[in-house]
Amino acid sequence: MSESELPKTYLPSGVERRLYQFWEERGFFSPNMEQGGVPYCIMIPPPNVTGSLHMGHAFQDTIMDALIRYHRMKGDRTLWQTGTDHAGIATQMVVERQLEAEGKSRHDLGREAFERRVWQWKESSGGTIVQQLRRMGASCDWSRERFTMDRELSHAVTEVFVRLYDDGLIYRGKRLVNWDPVLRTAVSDLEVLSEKEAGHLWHLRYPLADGSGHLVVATTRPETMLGDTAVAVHPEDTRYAALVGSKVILPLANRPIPIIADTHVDPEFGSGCVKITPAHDFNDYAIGERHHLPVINVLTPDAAMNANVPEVYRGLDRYEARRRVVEDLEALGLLAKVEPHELMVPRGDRSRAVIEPLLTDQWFVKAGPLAQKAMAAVEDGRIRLVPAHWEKTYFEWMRNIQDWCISRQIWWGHRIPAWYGPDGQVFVCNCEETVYELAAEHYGSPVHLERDPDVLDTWFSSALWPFSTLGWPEETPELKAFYPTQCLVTGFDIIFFWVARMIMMGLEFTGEVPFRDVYITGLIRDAEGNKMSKSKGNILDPLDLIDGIDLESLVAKRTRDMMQPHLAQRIEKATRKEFPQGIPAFGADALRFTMASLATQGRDIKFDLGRIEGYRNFCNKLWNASRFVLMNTRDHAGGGPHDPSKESIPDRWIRARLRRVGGEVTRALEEYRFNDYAHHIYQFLWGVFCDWYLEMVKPVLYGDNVEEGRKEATRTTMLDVLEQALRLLHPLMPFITEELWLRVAPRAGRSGDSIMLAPWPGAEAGLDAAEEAVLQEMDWVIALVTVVRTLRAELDLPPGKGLHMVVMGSDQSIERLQRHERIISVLARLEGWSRVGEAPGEECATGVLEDLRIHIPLAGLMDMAAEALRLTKGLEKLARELETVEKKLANPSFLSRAKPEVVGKERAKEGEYKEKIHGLKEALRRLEHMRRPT
RNA sequence: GGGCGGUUAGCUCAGUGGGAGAGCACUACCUUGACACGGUAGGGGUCAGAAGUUCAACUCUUCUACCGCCCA
Repeated sequence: MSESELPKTYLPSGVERRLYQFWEERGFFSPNMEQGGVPYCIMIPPPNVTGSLHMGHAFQDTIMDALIRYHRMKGDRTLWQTGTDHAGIATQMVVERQLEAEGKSRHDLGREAFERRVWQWKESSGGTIVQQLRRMGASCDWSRERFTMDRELSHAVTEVFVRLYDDGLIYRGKRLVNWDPVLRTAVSDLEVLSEKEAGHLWHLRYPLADGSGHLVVATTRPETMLGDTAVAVHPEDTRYAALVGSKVILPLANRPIPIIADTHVDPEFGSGCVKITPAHDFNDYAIGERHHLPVINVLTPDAAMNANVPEVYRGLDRYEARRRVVEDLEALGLLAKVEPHELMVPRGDRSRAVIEPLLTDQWFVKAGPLAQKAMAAVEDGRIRLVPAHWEKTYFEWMRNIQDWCISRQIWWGHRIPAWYGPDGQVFVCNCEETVYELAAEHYGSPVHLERDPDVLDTWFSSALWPFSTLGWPEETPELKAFYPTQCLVTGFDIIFFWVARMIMMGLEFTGEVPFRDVYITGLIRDAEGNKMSKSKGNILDPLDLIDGIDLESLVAKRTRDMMQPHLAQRIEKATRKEFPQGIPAFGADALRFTMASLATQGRDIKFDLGRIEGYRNFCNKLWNASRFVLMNTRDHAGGGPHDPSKESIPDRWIRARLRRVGGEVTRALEEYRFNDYAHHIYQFLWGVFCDWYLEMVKPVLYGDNVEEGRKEATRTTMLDVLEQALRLLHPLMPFITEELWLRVAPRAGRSGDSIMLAPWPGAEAGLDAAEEAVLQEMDWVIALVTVVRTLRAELDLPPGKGLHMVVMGSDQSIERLQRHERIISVLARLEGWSRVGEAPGEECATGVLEDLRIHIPLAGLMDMAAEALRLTKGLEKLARELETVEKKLANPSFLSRAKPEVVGKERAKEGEYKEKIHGLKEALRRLEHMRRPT
């Protein structure tokens, strides 16, 4: 390959798939188990097998891959464990929808056939997200890909269930649980999202049993009154004190129910009387338990009225029943009033159905004892959350943890390993054959057992992911090598769902924490700060950012399959307005770099398209810088003898800057400061390497009377620095760096199949004194060039016109100037320069750099007024700064109490300002002098 | 009601007890032999408000205002 093949513009589409395939085929993603190295392992948060890549994944995957690639280059034995989870409810819904389209239900198929059907679906369509992950450049070890329903992982799930059951940490019981009446399954409290919705507050009259009047109760759910078993008031509420202990007649049901007193009642809310429905409200359930109230369930599993209500209401859906109940109460004169009321409505996070508290038999994990240990692990620092403030959230939740309902009434998932004997006796066992033996032993003869039909919450298996994927309960070499893992990268939204539970399970079953560090990311939002969602139509697909998408396709995509079609029009309009040209292809590297640069400590992230565009431009800049280097090293043998003594100061300078940025970047990565990482390498490549070094190189390479040895040293330096900088950038921009490195590395004398296996060049040690001196020297050169450029620009001098510079200053400064004469002349576009003993009498523009007075004679060219204004403005600013510094130095307590180095710094500043002010004043005086005589 | 976080340039956001930063946007000039997805120079901020600690506060403490998230 030669640089002539490099197009003028970087085109990611021509590079990414090819390189990824190359890496994957060559097996670069797998850890070398033979080789040593410190183990480094990250467990991917297994995405839903039904899912597709969203911005949150793209964000987290970028960070994980950056860490993984960094550690792999560092020589660690690195594993990024990947896979997907079986997403019980979501997957079952997908397949059921397919069946529905065929006019069938899962019950028509039967359980076994349905499960087979799900597996078929998984084989054919379940791979979307893992393919998309590859497009991101994720270097996970696909040869170890796992699925939570795999045989080995299922074995771990059963094993854990049985052990927890044997230890009394899993129990079965009839409890009020969150019930999804559409999916007809229990869900855990985490899977219920309560949102404010507009509703009503109905005030109902309940007649007193003695006929002396009535109580008014306020409710947002009148239909549940049929299951009321008490009316409650606050014990200190004087209005009702006399009535406590007597009864009301529950209307419509015509049952007498007691009036009780409970401190839980808010006397301020409504009338201060509340109806108590223990079977259909979590608070009421608790009150009912305290007062030993009967529990009357009035709902069927699909939220219609059941046989416990008067005949007229039976079979009615809950909302129809609500209408009828209200109507009937009104007819009886028992509806006091109805008012609009905003209430929190609990909805299932999958089905969006309104959740009902429902009394059912379920399996639970006793969370308390597990939580204790899990809290301790964070308290004593065995696990570190980054940013640390999330620890508070973690502790808060752990302290108030509820038992975890793990049984689900669906078919797709890990079947609960429990069997029931003829008398209902439970047998829990990890082996079906053994359980029959156990039962036979228990009953004295073989019996028929009925297996529990329920499956486990998907999060139950996810909680085991860090060790089940490594082969647990077998003591595999992988488990030994990689557990505990080093880092977990995940969003704060699943700290409770997943992180906390992994910690609990990990500690319980391995005795060790599952990971050391947890890097917690914010949530990606759209440019306005809104959550991205299908119904808002503001979703950005990471793949569209990589590949680009035209407007029509984007509109079509965003308005397809709308749950609420009326939103489609608004979405279309907004999309056309925001992306009139569609979205251009930015490439995976630009997307990744954007993600890293947005990865700051904490809170939400607004995704700004301008940002990714800027980093696409950065790719192009890097591409062209590399083209330049390659074009100018065509005949460079590579790896030949390099003579450092021939290196110029700029050569030594750029090497020192490279070493410094290597240290900065390494530190940033070690501290999970990805935005700093991105910023430092960007600044180095663009702001230092391209803007200054490559410009300084030109006079050397193109100069006719430059010794060949010097040219060669510069070429070598250029290649070396670029080659190493590519490596520093590689964890964030794997594709472009590989594409360039494969061309650059051989010329830099570095062999290797891939940049991803090349060593990490992060500096171990700080810079030495010689390097610091070079840095200082070049800072001065850059400052001098900038002074001249500024003069040129501010005085509106033709940019192409070569200038003559007249300087006045110490021998030291003049020597410096001489040393860098060629570079300064080229970069500042000077025709020549001369030293004078005193300020020239002619018209001059003047700048000051330390002791150096820089004059640009401008006979007849200069706008004197403009120059005077420029000088005055500069003076004013300096005077203000000098004033603050002098104030400080005049303060005795500052001198005595501030650290000596701070005082020293202030003194230096004072001198510097004074010098500059002196120079500018002088220039201004001469200018005035010149203007006057004319 | 309880908990957590935020308020810095037009926008999006870094930042630190000691001279206010970046990207984008903006202004002027520039097709200089890597790059117009470019170059050079520049404008722009009482760091939400108040009080306190300190020689020194954008940074630490307290309070206030506004915004957001989680839990009940």
